[in-house]
Amino acid sequence: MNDLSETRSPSSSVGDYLKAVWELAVDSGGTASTKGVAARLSVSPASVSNMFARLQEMGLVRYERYRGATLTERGREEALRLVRRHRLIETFLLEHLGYDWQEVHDEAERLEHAVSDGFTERLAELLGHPDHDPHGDPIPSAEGSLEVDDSMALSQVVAGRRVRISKVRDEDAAMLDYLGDRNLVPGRWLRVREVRELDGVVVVEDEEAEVYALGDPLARSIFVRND
Amino acid sequence: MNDLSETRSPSSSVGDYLKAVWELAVDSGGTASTKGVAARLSVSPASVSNMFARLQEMGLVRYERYRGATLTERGREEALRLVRRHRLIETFLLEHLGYDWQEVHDEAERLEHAVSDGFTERLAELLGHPDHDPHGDPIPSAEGSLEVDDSMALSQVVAGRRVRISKVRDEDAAMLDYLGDRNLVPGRWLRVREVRELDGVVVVEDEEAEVYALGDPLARSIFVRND
DNA sequence: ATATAAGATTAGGCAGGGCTAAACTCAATA
DNA sequence: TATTGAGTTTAGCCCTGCCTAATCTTATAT
Ligand SMILES: [Mn+2]
Ligand SMILES: [Mn+2]
Ligand SMILES: [Mn+2]
Ligand SMILES: [Mn+2]
Repeated sequence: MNDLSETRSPSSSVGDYLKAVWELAVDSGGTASTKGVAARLSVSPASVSNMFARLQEMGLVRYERYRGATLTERGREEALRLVRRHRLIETFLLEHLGYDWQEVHDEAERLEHAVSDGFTERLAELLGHPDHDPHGDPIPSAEGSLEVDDSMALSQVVAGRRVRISKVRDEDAAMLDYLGDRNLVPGRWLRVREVRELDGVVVVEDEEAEVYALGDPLARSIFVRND
Repeated sequence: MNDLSETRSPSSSVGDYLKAVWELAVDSGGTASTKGVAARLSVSPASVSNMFARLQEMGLVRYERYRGATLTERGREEALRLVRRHRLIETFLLEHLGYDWQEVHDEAERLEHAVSDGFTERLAELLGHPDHDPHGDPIPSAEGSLEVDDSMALSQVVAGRRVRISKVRDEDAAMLDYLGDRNLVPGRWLRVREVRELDGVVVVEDEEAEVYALGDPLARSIFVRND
């Protein structure tokens, strides 16, 4: 298949850098900055400059001094391979091992580098080949394709719409728990009653006619699709 | 040296060295040789000398130049922690992910370093707190105690005895598969018909009166208990 | 008691990944 | 257009782990 699986698999550091570039490049025109990656991985900017050069050397990234790094096709494949593992592992931890949201991410962050392709696919089998993880992030296919994301933040919906929760941000575990407790999870339908410019509060009504006033941070943690 | 090194968990290399010392020290009066560890881990003797010094520095091993290394209490604890993880993971791979013996060990060898204590205990829970892995090796308790092994190789049993298989060596996957196919697995009873000095062949009869003539390598891969 | 070889250690390297401090770029201002 | 500071890179260093070659030690056999 790809050249990486035939050669030696990249270290966990390399993988985490690739994922960071992938995640940051989404909303930055394909390019990730030194500073952004440094912040994301809690390393110094100097370390990132160094790694960018090495990643380019390995053919995983295109890199121009002072201009940031862009994933090559091979780099993207490797990043998505890790994202697939990460999300499948998170699903397993939540559904089979009784983890809660606080704990899931760190564990997956380490395990994603230790499991083999064989493990990953058997795990997918065990889980019934899910295409989304429990909070709604799409799971890349084994072949490396990823669903295009056409959802929008709840804070950007026009009032009156009926929408369906497609995912919730997994960055803040406390918010995840809050939303989980209220069953504001992927798959649920909401009626948007009000989107208040003034303070960013979004008022929604759920399937049981329960009404919630969600502050801006929460409203931006919930992603929905029209229709 | 500082208190941080006390807290930070050992790298996977350190852990594998500790396990190697533990495994080799069993039948060497508590001490593992440079050469033995080097062979076991497929590294050069020079690397082992170097690591022995570092392990002593970390308080995990007692080391005398030219004399080999012995685990300290802390070293033993760490080794057993890894052995526990390793055996629980192997059990999971075999019973829940449909692995066969060929593949199990390598995967566990990597995963044992990536999982947390929390993961390990939840996995134990999922598996029903097994005290032996599928081929009969005892699983150390979470507190670090390990069953004393009073079993003997089938090749050392006196003819006529009725014995019970307690474990099978997991070093050679082909033998494991051979024994598994014939249901010569932990828990089974055998009647020892003959132990032939000449060629080391051991003839046994199983519960279904099936008779097997096992060559020396196989006979030494099967461990049994009297009673 | 001594020679010898197996085993072990030292010496000297190298690559991967980190760090801090100092120097440099470049884009946005004044 | 000149200045300036945020962002980046470079320089120089550190630690982990691994290697080969050269040099011991030690146990054993003479
Ligand atoms: Mn996730
Ligand atoms: Mn990771
Ligand atoms: Mn085992
Ligand atoms: Mn290991």
